[in-house]
Amino acid sequence: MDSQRKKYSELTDCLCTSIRKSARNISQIYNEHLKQSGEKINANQVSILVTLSQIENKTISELSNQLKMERTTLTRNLKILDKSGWIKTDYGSDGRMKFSKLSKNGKQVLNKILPHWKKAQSKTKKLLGEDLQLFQQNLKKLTL
Amino acid sequence: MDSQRKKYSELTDCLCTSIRKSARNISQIYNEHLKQSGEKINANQVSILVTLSQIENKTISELSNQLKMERTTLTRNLKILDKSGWIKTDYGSDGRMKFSKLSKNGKQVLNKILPHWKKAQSKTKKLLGEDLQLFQQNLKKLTL
DNA sequence: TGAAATTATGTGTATATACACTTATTATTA
DNA sequence: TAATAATAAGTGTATATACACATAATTTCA
Repeated sequence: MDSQRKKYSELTDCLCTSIRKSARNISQIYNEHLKQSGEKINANQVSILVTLSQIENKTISELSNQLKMERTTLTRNLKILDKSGWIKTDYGSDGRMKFSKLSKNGKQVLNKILPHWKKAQSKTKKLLGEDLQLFQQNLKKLTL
Repeated sequence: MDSQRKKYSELTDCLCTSIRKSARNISQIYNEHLKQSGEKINANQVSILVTLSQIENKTISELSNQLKMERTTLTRNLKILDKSGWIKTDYGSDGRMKFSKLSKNGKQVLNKILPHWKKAQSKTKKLLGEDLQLFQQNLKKLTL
């Protein structure tokens, strides 16, 4: 039985577990602050809107690559953003493709949540202290 | 319009976005390897089983604190683990409390997935290189 | 040019997540 | 001790996630 416990002890140091745990915790911090804006929006939705604000007219596939989010997950997330009126969809000459972009309301909501996002970001940075830069670099390594 | 873009540029450097992105990506790596075990189990479920293996007879609330997972989320995750036969539930003298622990099948499945988990863990460690230790410490800072 | 391959996206299903609210049990205290 | 507070867990609802499979449009090439 002790050998059993020895085996499991390896599993207790799981990077996936740690990262998921952090993601849950940090998401809650951001969401609490976003709630203060009065807008019914969460951190994940902000991520997608911001990505759309960078380069307009992305296809869903391009967007899903950039966000490292499964395409079909993104499809469903975009549907909710569309329902909220924060994005618009265009169709190009290739009938298979759909292009999403920020709507006027989408831009407005980003402006509105900005100060609350800043507080969450600042709070998170404080947790990391001087290791911030290196931590961000390491996160990037995990999404290649 | 340029001032608009300037505002959004702050949002592009979001820690929450980066962490969630990494969590998605790393989860997929682990899940792909776990799939090779032939067991229908994922990284999140392994996390919970491992946590249960450490200290038996945890209440749901205690477990949810340790995992930084919303209690009601955990309730639903435990239900699935129970359905799969990997955990058992006990009831104490206090009728409000429920205690979960690993079942024999749960221990077996951890043994079975161990080599595949090791491959995923090793692959992830390689991505981080020499920054591994510091990265793990920083993740811990984000779950206090 | 028309069949087959490729590409882009959507749907069915299952699990993960969390907030608001509810239920059930125990503890407190007037 | 009976009313009230506190505690532990569950449910309703909505969003997030991803795999397997399906659909629709375009491209390729025989």
